[in-house]
Amino acid sequence: MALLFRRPKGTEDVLPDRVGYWQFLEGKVREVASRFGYGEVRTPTFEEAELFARSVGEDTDIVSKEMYTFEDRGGRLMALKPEGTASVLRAYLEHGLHKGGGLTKLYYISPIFRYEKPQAGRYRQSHQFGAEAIGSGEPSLDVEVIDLALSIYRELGLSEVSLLLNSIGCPKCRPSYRQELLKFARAHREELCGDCRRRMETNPLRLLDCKVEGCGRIMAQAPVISQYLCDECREHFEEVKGGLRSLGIPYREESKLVRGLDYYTRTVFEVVHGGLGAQNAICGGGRYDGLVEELGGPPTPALGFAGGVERTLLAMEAEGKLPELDERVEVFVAYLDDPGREALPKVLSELRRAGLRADGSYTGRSLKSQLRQADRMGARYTVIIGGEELAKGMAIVRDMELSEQREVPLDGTPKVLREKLG
RNA sequence: GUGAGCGUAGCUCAGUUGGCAGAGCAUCAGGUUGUGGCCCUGAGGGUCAGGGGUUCGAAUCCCCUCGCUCACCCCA
Repeated sequence: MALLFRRPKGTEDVLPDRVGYWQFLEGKVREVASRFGYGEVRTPTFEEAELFARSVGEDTDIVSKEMYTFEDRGGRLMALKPEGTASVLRAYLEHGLHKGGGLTKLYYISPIFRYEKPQAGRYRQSHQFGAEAIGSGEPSLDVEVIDLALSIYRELGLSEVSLLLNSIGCPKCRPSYRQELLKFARAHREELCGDCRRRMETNPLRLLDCKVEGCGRIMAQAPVISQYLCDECREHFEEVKGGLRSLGIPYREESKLVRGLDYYTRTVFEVVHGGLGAQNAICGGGRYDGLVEELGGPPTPALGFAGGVERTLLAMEAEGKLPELDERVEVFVAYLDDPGREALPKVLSELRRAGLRADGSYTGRSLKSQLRQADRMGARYTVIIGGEELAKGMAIVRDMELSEQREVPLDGTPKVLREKLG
């Protein structure tokens, strides 16, 4: 109990009894993303801190107070990546992927780091899977990206998911909405909570999703962004919604949905899950038509999303959709005496070379305890070797389920067991 | 950063008005020659999160620290 070391706050050890759930999820992400034509990218765990300041936004919480930054030995200011998109776009530009013309579709699975106070579904190191589609402003691409995200959840067996959708306009129309919103908020300043008064200065759009009851009541009367979209943004939004409808994807238009990263334009969306507690978003994404240019590339429309691995696993657990994991060994090897003990490594190795999942006793205990161990490991068969049988070139093969056993030529056991296990 | 709840065996948890540190599960060993599960018997395993205080005596009462959990903020 008085441990010398414990894991850093907000991090998790995934032990073998659960790691299969992660592998299952990662496998589904890869399978579905590849079916949609997205290729995997793996970017560094840390980048220049400036990359995130430029993309995510200097004044966002993520950059201003949640980044793990450090100076390397060369005096460069680096940061553990707090989200995935910036790195992907940096790699996209660095390798000239934009020069091929056309659309680039990438996905990733990556750890991310944010200095937060942990709570249910929130960690300091968490993991995200995400996709970015770079190079087209077509509304149909928005639909594809949303379809991809939802397809992953569907393939994981989740059903209690809802898609929230909004458009937050573009640099042309958003400022005028912002003005109207601020005007409204100033008029009700005295009725708003302290956080909201602060938001009026920092990020007025966030006024919309304050959870304080009084604020919610007031902001329900606030101007709605859809009334202020420019013609192009309005048309884009309509086409996205039409595309979703034609795919039979239900969505809830959420005029109060804004997102915490500065780079979003037009379409923003979130996937929420009913079984999660306070942190109920399992996925967030949107269009970021100005970001590639902001990072030094040519003007390039794009969009993407990121889903939380931990939250998705929590959602699967809440719905009872975690897969059954089979970690049982197929064959256990036990020994009776010293000659048996000496022969064990070779017998075990041959079983493994024959492709069987095999394990053996290394503990130097009684046969009884070895069989107990075999039982606990779920072994379907146990090979028992002893001097008497070895002298005849034989081994005992015991069927643990039927409690039956017989002698089999030792060098034929891998073949026999392979056939039995079919 | 703010607030609340909780820290007793590997795990889940009891522990009375302050009076010898407990159970179940798990682990290990036995229950007659070289055979698992069910059952029976036994064993190991504790700085009661850590430190200080009150007291004849503290897991229990008080203070501080640390950790965990949940919520706010924010977000995946």
